[in-house]
Amino acid sequence: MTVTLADVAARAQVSPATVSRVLNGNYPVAASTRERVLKAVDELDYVLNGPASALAAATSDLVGILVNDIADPFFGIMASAIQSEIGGPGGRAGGERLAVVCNTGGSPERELTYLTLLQRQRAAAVVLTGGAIEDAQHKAAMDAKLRKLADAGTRVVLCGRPQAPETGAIALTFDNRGGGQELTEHLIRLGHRRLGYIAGPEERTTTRDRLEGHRDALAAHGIEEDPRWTVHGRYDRRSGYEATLELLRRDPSLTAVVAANDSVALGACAALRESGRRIPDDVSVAGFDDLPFSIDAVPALTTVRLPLTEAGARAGRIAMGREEPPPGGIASVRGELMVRGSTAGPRG
Amino acid sequence: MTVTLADVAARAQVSPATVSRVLNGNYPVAASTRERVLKAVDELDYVLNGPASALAAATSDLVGILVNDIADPFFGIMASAIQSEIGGPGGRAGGERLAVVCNTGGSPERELTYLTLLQRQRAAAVVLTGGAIEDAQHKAAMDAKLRKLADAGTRVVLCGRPQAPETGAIALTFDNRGGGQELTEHLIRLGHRRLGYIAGPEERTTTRDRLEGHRDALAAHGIEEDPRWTVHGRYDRRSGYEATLELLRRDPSLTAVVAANDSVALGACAALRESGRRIPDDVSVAGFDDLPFSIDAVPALTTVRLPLTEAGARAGRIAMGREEPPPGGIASVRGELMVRGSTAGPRG
DNA sequence: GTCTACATAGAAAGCGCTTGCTGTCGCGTC
DNA sequence: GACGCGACAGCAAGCGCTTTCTATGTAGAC
Repeated sequence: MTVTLADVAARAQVSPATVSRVLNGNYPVAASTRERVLKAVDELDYVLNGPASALAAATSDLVGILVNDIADPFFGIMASAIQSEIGGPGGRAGGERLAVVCNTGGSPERELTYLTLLQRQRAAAVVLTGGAIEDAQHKAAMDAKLRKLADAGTRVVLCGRPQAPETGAIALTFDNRGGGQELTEHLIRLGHRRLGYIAGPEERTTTRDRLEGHRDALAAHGIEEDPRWTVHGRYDRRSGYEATLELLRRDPSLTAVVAANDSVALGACAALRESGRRIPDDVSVAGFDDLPFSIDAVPALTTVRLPLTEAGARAGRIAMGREEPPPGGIASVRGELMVRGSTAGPRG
Repeated sequence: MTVTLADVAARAQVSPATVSRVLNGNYPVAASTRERVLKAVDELDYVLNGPASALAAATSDLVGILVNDIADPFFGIMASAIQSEIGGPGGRAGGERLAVVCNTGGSPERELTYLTLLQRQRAAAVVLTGGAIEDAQHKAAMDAKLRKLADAGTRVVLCGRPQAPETGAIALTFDNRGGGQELTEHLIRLGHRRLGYIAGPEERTTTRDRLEGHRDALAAHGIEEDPRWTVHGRYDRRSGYEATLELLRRDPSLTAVVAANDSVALGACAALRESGRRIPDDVSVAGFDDLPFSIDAVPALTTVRLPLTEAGARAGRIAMGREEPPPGGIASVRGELMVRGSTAGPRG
């Protein structure tokens, strides 16, 4: 029914071993033989059996990419960059590797389960993107899993996630704290003193780091923070919209709203506009990430640009062993403040 | 070194066969035995060898999802919906399947290569999203490949792609033509007579269908189309920006611009604003897809809403055999016109 | 008390491929 | 002219699992 290596061998009048060698190209095979084999492969329309070959060779060409939400361009952009480097068809690298993009939805259990699934497939490498969950128990479980993967020969790279020491993973972390600080600093310098902050979900490193950066800036300028000025939500537009209404209810005199990311900022803009406030005349708004749509907001969003494509590409190369890991196994990637139209001095 | 089934069997004092049966749960095993095995699995921290199991069982739990551009939410949303239904961890379906998201970048070769890779992995199912390339030769190659996949037992589902008869694939197509017509119809009814159209890349079914819908509407209203009014570009913001400048150069008197999709429309808005035109007072703008950010454009974008999540979910279920395929193996999914602030009658 | 039937466990034969080792040539070397 | 060696090709032993078929024990059935 399905054609196997042996069929090809028979047709080409060689042994299966030879066919395998031709296909893998890591053993001297006479040109004439090779051609005969290739011809047979073509005629029979032979397709290698991946599982069988993975079993025999004890290696696989699957690479796992874990993302929180594939529908979010933040992750989509990174996934795309990673994939372009791991050597799938058309990728820069040779070989033909399959990227397995796993959508965890931010759920700890799924994260773990996907890792097990990848371990089961004997993945060649795994790249984990985005912030981590801060629950101690989950973190321990994750670290143990990562350690095991690394021990089994799977290269593990973290992209935009804090280092997990002792796990053997390489980490490319984003300087969320520094970026957050710079952003709020910018607002303070413009003259803002009452700043609302829409944070992401609690218990996530990204959320905490950005929030801490924000508070660093406030503290550095001797601004005492009102607890009412911080609201937690999800990393999406809807959440930004609702959180802003809440913020406005709590303190209608806010002159600036800093959002956990650009999507949240967009929601904030919508809420502010609906409440009759002009941006940035009445209230300034700032985002984070600088996703492609941010520049199209009206006014264009002031935000912190994270080099997602570059970081993803680098993570991909490291995962493939095509780039030296950073010294100490960790590198911090900085963001860049992009000042645009959505921020201005208060009472314009 | 690595723990195998046999190790678990030895530890649990049973045969490998029994361990396998416990793990697969499709054969009667006494409760006490099962527990003993499970305990051994746990103690040894055993992880099944995916390739070995796929080889022996001649099945795999991989599901391929082909997308043009994973960084584009259009595809991200569909991929996410598909994945939530194919039964990965946390998905609605049982079992633990791994979704392999393949980024073709719109390249015919990559599309084909990925399909081969998936075939090699003996994927359980494959879902192809987005429009197809219209090149006859490529289409023939694709159809042959799909046919082969289907014959090998891989379920093939097309989501947002025209049917490929004779390939055994189930198709959920978007009614791009109808949506395009409705959209332009709306503009015409508002009084527009000089409409620019920014089409997607040529040779793609999505591009052609939407454009044809546009022309259907023009024809239905006896509006003769000026060839200068159509520009082709990519499906991204940048392209929309440039195409709009070109359109304006060709005919500064246009009163409406219809874009191939929302991203393109956003670029168009930016270009129009920069040229000093107000939206919709001077020029109306319309998009397609209704991606999440469209409602946040200022003014909010008039567009055609495509039920990406619903369609993706349905495609996922069909791919998993959990939903009856539509009669004839094909169903057309309609879009819904969303009239918002970016369109109004010409000359305010 | 023997017989049939069912529930459960094991033996063993692969699944299709890779690869270490073992030939077998043909040619250059002394 | 015998020998050594390099270049190829083949043999065969797995890789770790699934599954058919068979064996065993036990419980009803008569």
